Amino acid sequence: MSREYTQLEKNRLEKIERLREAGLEPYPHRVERTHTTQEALAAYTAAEVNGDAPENLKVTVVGRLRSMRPMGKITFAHVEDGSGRLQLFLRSNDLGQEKVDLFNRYFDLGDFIEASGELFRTRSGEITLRLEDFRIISKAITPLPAAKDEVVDGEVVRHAVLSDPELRYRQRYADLAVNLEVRQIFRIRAAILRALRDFLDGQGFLEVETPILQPIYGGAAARPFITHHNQLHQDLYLRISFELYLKRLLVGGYERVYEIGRDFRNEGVSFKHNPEFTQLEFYWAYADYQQVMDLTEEMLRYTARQALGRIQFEYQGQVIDLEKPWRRVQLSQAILEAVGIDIHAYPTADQLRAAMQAKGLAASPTATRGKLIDGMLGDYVEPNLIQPTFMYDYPRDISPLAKSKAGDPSTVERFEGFMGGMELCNAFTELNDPLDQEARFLEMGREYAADDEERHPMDEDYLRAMRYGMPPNGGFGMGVDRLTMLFTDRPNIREVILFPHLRERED
RNA sequence: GGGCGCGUAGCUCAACGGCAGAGCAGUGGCCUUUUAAGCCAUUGGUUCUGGGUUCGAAUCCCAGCGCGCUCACCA
Repeated sequence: MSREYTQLEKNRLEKIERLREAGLEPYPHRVERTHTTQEALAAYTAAEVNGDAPENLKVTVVGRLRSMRPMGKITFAHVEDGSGRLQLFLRSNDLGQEKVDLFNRYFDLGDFIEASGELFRTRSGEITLRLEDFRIISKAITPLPAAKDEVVDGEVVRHAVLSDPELRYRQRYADLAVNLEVRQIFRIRAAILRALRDFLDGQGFLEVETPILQPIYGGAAARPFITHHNQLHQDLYLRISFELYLKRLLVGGYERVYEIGRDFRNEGVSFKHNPEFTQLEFYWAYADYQQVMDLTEEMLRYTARQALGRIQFEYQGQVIDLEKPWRRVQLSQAILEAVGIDIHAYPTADQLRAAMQAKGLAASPTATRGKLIDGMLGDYVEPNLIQPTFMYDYPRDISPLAKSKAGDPSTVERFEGFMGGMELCNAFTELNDPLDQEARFLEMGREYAADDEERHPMDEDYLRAMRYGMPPNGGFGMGVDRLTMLFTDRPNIREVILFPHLRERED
């Protein structure tokens, strides 16, 4: 034990001793359960409706004690399991005063209990289990950080709720144990993942898994985490995207592939960035970015319907509607409207920078033309994109894996999807010309300083794959964490990640 | 990495230069249909850590640690 027990914990350790002295094992191996709490409630209600004698319904439930109200010779309590809550009623007439006292003296909030008896309704109408027997099945030593719950109009209202974000994230188990709505977030997250898989499977996509440990990272402009394989004496990178491996699979003959998994980017954290995050990417042979936009709309409508049961939802006070077709705006048009600069009129970085400075906009002296444009998008356009919007046709120099637009070599067929003021997804008509791709890698190498870790490394094996012939295809990537933020109305990515990264701390 | 804010009992918070407190939880007592049960009594503190100023510091100053917000960064 690295930490002294608190007085509250010492009290409970003492109770463990007393229980054992009384021959009651606080951590038994096996338990009985005939009903979940919700099944018990449903069974009672059904018996009432059928006119059966509901009071003869015997059940055994298990779960965690969430409230206790001892009143002398009787005690009320609530037990909570994965399905919900059920009130327990202990009466000395039924159990003997000794057992009621045992409960009151040696059972605490947070303990797990197995309880058997008959269901009835109290005077106030709550379906309740009148105990005929009960026992401890797991004793909690540390008290849960919640004081009390109150039921107001059927809603559980918590008092002195655990709210310190640091505690909630570091001790997510405690957060989940006391904050019901946090448990709901991760049910929705699971439903989102299931719906995305259902949808893509239904469209004939094959789910695959590609390496997380990679000798060369690529597919995005981000700094990687570096790790090391001892026996091979080889440094390896944690992947920053799946893109280059998934497109190799199109060369191999699969026409539709997707992967859902973890990406790792060694960069700053923010309300929408976590060092590891969950990404969906798919690649679709013989499709272009317009078709990918159509499929994206369909996929998100399906996902919302499956995960939320509806396709309108509220995000930070704004109702977002997935029903209507998404707005589709050319990036150059959006920037023209937002800041009054026609990027087509400024074909070089220096010209564009001068135009931005003339408008009083911040413009990095070292940024490429594409980065300047992307900067204006992020600062002046993105925060206002609340309703689902596709922004399309991006600068070539920030899109080294996307195919150029016919007749416009400075622009590529790329779109990003936005919602709730956040970038949600990114897609393009994929570049499948190996000679053009090689030239792009070389361009990237020139534009970034040699020591810039964002520099795209040359991936010779990827070029070799491409030379065998890659079908024309449309590719797509989406941050699943951000989609979960939107669907659960959470303003911070940490709220939708069970164990978000926090700085290490000694307890 | 920069700026701003926060860190007090298990939880939620007050005290803002002058005796460290409240509610809930805990402990003891009363209470046979309660439900934030109620009533009486009561325990519990390295005020994040380390320095400094002061007769006196939770409070003011400096440094550190952690968290939050924000800026930078993140095609």
